Amino acid sequence: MEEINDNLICGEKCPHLNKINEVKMNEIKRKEFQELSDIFKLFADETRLRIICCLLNEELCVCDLCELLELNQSTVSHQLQLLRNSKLVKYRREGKQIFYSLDDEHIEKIIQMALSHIKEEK
Amino acid sequence: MEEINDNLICGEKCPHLNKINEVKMNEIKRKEFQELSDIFKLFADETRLRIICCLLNEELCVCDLCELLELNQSTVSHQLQLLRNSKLVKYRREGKQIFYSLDDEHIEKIIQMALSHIKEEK
DNA sequence: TTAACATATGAATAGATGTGCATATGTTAA
DNA sequence: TTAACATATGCACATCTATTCATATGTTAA
Repeated sequence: MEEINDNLICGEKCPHLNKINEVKMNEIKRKEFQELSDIFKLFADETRLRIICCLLNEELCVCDLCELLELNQSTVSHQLQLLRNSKLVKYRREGKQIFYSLDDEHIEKIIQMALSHIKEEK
Repeated sequence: MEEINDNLICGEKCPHLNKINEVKMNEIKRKEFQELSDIFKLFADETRLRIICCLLNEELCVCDLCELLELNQSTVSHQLQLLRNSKLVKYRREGKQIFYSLDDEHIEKIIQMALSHIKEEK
């Protein structure tokens, strides 16, 4: 649990403190931060990221993903459940199979941005 | 540990399987996925995200961040360490204080994209 | 040099998360 | 209706992670 830090002394003396209120005003609200981090959590797992990237190109069924990524069916389904719950993917049934596809246009851009970060570092 | 799934039967029958090789070709390499998810991990924590967003506007010292975000000094320092290690922030000492600022131009865009996602959902 | 301050860091702990097993659900073909 | 198949899901477990406490490091002023 987070607790308010009460052994701060720098406050009065810090030359930047007058700017702080500004920042505070512009600060994104607490709840929004939680939602934001929740989205990033979805991208923060290698398996989910690989699934998402496969779906960037085309609609795929669960067992395609299993084969393509050499993953256990249970693992894939569990991860797809998370992506479904947060509306990042949609699905449709076709007989016994269920086809998944991305349900958000921002996904690709978010990943592109992060990739730019990686590539620039080197 | 991941294991190769050997009880897949759908393979031959799946009408989409001919497309899979294409996807496989375009697939980002395994190591890149790990790096990518590592970056997203940094954004996937509410505390770190709040710190990052404070730094979007200006350079701040550790105790500014503590006060602004009502966080324990140790917590802030630990998180800054992670951000430092992955070159997301840089720092400079000024007397007893250490000022942190962002060290990557992509950060803001990544967050903007994710925010667009949130806002569109509603 | 010493005290006060600002920040960093190691260790311990609690909570979150990914995976696999076993099994349930739902669909199709016989 | 039943068997085979495709996918979903509850549970258990191992791993990872964020936070806090206690303390170390480094800086400045006296």
